[in-house]
Amino acid sequence: MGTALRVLNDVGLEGLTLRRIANELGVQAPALYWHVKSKQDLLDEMATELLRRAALDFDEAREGGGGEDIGASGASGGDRTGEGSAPGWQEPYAQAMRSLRRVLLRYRDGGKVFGGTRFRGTEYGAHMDRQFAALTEAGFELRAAARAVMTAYAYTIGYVVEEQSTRGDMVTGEGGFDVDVRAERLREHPLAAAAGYEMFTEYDDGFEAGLAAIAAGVEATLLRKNR
Amino acid sequence: MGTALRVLNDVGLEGLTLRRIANELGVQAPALYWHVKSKQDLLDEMATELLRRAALDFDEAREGGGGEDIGASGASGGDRTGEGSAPGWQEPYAQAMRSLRRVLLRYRDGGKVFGGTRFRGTEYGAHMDRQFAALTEAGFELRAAARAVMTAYAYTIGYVVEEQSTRGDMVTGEGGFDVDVRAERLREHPLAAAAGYEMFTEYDDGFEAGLAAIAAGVEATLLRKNR
DNA sequence: GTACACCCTTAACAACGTTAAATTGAACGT
DNA sequence: ACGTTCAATTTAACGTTGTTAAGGGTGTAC
Repeated sequence: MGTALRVLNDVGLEGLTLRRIANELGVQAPALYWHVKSKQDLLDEMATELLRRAALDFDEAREGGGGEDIGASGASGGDRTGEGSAPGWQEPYAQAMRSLRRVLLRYRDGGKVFGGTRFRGTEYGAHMDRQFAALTEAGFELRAAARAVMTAYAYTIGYVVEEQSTRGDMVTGEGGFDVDVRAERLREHPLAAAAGYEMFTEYDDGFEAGLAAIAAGVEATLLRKNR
Repeated sequence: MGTALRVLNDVGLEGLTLRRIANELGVQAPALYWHVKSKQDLLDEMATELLRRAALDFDEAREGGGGEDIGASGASGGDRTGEGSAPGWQEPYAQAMRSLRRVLLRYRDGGKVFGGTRFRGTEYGAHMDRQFAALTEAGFELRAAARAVMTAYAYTIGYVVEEQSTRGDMVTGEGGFDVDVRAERLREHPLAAAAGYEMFTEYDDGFEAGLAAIAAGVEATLLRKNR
């Protein structure tokens, strides 16, 4: 399974073939069918593995203390606590999404592989349970908590898919997107052209800005509503 | 191009083959290569067409007056204007995302086809320009407007991808997802199991809830910040 | 009437996911 | 030492896919 993810990073989703994975394992292609029911099954398993690693990354980030965030992501986006201190649920809520994005960015087409794939097993339920527990303890009704998670989750997946498609995949740096030629092409639509520079650069800051907006909006519309 | 979308609805993304499209057009497969550079090119063109239709849907929804929203989406989620009236930018902002989702849901795997695909031509720039103009006139800095759009856009795409994967595609109703068996499988994680009923039913309301949260959060963190 | 752009055909290729059947290799009881 | 059983893999093959190469018609322009 780790091998499949390694191959994904080598050749991308387009080039992810059973024969290549088998080759990497020193084995013939049909041998994979003993371990896996089909290629879709393999992809589901890979997505599950990505979720597992995201949960792991989350746990590490949490226990590692708040300050020393000099790792891969690094963005952090500055402290956005305007007045008073942000409610305690927001930090783990946002951190879970950061972990998910960070892990997905580690793999070529990670967003596409992960998005819309169904998970295998039940292991991931424990991680979800902890997340919902934190939210309900903070005052969310279960329905509101579910929608809060779903919203940030959909945002994160959509953002990474878009990011990997326009930025080119980080691991190889190829497939990139020249924001200047885009601006030139859209010369007749100046706002759209100029906005490209805000959307297709500084992806870390962009992600943090959206995440902060969602956390604030969830607080206002989903949490406060039921008080 | 419309033919390709028709075929997509017939057989889904998995079954979308050049030979099938050619067949539908009464033509041999290699003939398509006169009109299109590759299959990826075809997919880009399809995504562009979807965006065009979303812009069209948006224009129709806007000029059609506010009240008579008894169409496909219908949800509307109730009036969420807590105190005073919601700022004028929010309605078109949210409506654009509703239009996008509505169009994507009309096609099997519409979310996957659309997500992470690069658009052809420059026509879509006009629609984007109008959107950014509305936001900057409402007081957004361009950077804030770009991030506001990107956030809702990523959310919408991610939501539809997830929705079509769990709900099964609306056009055929197949490929569905039994939320009861999911709950049974996750018996040991009761919150995660129960949350499934909130996340994997009433997709329209769920989408509206997330959208409302994002609009409120954008107002609070991206608009108000720069005043 | 010949040149040229346009649109399509037939033939073929390597590569893909997948299936069926035969084969290896270790573990185990007798 | 032998036969059985089971897990894991091999070889061979099938149908289908995206794509390329080469060429055949049909129209309009000079």
